[in-house]
Amino acid sequence: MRAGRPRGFDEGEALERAMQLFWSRGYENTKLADLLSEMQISRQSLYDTFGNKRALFLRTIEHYKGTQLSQALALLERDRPPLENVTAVVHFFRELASDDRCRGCLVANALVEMAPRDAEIAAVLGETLDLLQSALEGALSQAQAQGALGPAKSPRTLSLAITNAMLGMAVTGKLEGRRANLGEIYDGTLALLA
Amino acid sequence: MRAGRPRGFDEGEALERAMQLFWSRGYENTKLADLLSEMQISRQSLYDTFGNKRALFLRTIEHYKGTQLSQALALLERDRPPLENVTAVVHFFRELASDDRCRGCLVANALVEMAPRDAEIAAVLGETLDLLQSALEGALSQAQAQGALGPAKSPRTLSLAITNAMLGMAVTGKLEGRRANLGEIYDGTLALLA
DNA sequence: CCGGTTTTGGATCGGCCGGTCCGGAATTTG
DNA sequence: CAAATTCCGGACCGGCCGATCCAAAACCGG
Repeated sequence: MRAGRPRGFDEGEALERAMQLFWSRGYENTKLADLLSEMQISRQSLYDTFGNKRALFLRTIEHYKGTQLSQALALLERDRPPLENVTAVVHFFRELASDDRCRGCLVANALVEMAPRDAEIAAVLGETLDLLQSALEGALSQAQAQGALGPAKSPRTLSLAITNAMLGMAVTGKLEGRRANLGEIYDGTLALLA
Repeated sequence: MRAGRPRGFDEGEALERAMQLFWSRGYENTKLADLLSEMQISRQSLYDTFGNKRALFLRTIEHYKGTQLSQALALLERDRPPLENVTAVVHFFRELASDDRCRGCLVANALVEMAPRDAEIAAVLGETLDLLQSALEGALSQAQAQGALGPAKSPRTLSLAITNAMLGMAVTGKLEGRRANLGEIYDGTLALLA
């Protein structure tokens, strides 16, 4: 027998709003009261639906993978020269890092804040990063097979260096004053592909 | 008339201990009680000597500049080929990022945690980063003048990309599993100088 | 040895935060 | 309409945290 008042909010939308908040303020600095007002749900609903703050954050990371990361990976699937797709991904993260609100990248933020003291979250973040890096590596291998990338280059090493640089951009973008340099950093990093 | 009981601790040593703690745990996650037991001073002494937690953290950043950053800058002053000195700096930060305790780089950590919501600290961190980057740029210009760096390269762009990559390494090192890749990331990034 | 000064450790405070509990309102099913 | 189920808002709690206050001990200069 199913009954009861139906949910007054959309779970996905609430998650999206939670993500925006965690993304711009970090985990500890996002208070429960902030979440409630931003998600526009009651305290009880939050606990009923998501468990607790940490569990909500884990869901948030998954949501981030399903939105932001998916967008990046989709760029690699386009029917274009693979090298062009790779630069598009780097460009995508450069745009994230250029955000006026200094949000950077949720994964990078969480890595710094939580990885050293929360093994489970660290593992999830690691998987997320692996997804991105191995996708890049695949595209680079493809480029090499097509002759667009020098045979002496290592797709794996390159993908690692580029992923690393994207994390760096997320940090660099935290500084208002340095954000203007992201264009040069972007160019400088992509010189690796030449 | 000077009088009074002399200080029972060394200020510099206390700062060093505070730095180690902030470095490995971040700002918010380092509780006052932790600081007191690690610094081995009384609560009152801390407030008398440093003002408050935030002021202590600012002093900690200065201490970091005076120790870690100084070490890095000293590498650039050695009487060796400038390009070799640059790689030594990158190697230095690679070692920091390889730390088992996931400490990474204090500046990178603080940038992520505090820059978006503390303009003063952000400014100090920005200056610190500028110091490093401009020193690298100087060494690269020198290398170029000596013909060790291709004339088509831009020392400024390169120094920005390398500084960015070093911040990235500090983040990458947060993941136990990815730390093993730091060697490849190191090689991959230095390929920019070839 | 003594007056003045500083350090020290403990007690305490006000505030905030994550999480729980409860009673009433809303809505579906039968 | 009645029963069952779920949602909602608010009150509340235990715990922690940064900061302040206070009295007693330690120390220096004269």
